[in-house]
Amino acid sequence: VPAPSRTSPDAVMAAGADLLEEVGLAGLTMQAVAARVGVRAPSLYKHVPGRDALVARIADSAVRTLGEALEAAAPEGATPEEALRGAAQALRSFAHARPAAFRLVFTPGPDATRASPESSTRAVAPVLRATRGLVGERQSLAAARTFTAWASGFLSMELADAFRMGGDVEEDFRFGVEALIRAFSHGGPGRGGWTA
Amino acid sequence: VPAPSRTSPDAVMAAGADLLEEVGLAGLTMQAVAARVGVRAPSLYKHVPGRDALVARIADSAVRTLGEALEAAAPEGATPEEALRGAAQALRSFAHARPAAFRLVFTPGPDATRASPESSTRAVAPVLRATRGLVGERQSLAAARTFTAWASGFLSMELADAFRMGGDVEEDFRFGVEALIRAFSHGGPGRGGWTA
DNA sequence: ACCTGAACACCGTTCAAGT
DNA sequence: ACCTGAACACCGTTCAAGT
Repeated sequence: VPAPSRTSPDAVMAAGADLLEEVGLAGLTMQAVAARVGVRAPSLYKHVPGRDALVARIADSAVRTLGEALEAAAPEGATPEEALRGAAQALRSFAHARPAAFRLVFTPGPDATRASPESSTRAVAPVLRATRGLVGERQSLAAARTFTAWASGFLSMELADAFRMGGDVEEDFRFGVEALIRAFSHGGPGRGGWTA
Repeated sequence: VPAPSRTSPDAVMAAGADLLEEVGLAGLTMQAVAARVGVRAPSLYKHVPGRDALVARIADSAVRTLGEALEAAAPEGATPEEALRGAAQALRSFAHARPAAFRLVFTPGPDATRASPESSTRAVAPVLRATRGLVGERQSLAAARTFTAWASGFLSMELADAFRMGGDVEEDFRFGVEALIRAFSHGGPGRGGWTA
């Protein structure tokens, strides 16, 4: 006599994503997820391979959502400067809206809990397009890495409440974007910035 | 009949710091630390308040060590440009030498496991001094945050093996330092860069 | 004064037994 | 075909009992 499913892989993932923000990664236990979808912990293994895989799926879904936000905020038609400002703002909005998911994406744990490289690569495409417009093909990857590193570092520190010396954090974030745009626009000759 | 100590708070911390690099934060269990210092786990509580406090002490010690390295690499007498290059290199060396400690410092977990704000503030003083020399007092904090965010983001990503699109990671790190130095030197008028 | 085994409240995961 | 309780191997932490 087959027993009908009382839940599903998608419902388990959705419950996990909600719990992640509500109680943090450490509180995302199989028992808590199970309680939320209305079964006992062992039943989850019929829908998901295990906790690490569940975390990885949540991370992957978050990266894809973030990628869509970046694409919308830094669209093909925008100037490179506007694209970088938009991308920075989209990253900050995501970090504030879903801080735990942001941490999962940008300060990942063990490999088994990470978003897929494909999803991650795809998500940063709009940034790469913008830096290509500013510094040229040859330096576009280096510039994209500089931008992504700055944004992820800044927002990780902001979420961790690591800015404890006063000042205006939002203004300092904008200072950072403008500094990078300036640097990419004034790329030194000899490095290929103007002449490549 | 008093029993003589078979270990000490310092020995416990040293064993914990070694274990952290060898087996990672998740492997840093009270039982593993106890085995290394030659007692059973419950005895550790005579020397350390608990696991979180032990992790916090390791993090604090790492921040202080890093602060000394920054002071040596970006000394008072150096030009701001050389100080920022030196600070960046010191951060990268530390990240490579003690990756787990670096992660502990720059992507901390719960508050109870963190380095003290005093130690953290003190560690970044050389960076603040360098940015002050480049952008002036008023923007020195914003510039220091931009630099620190970039470095911590870049190195966290490098340690997490998040740069999977090829390219030369070391060269891209140097690209980042030079870009920031350029941006800080060419601060736009009206923002106080040249005229403040 | 420190060390110990036993115990408690948790984890993730496996598995035989139910329906 | 899915759900369940029981069990296993782990955690951190507490505590009475040893020396």
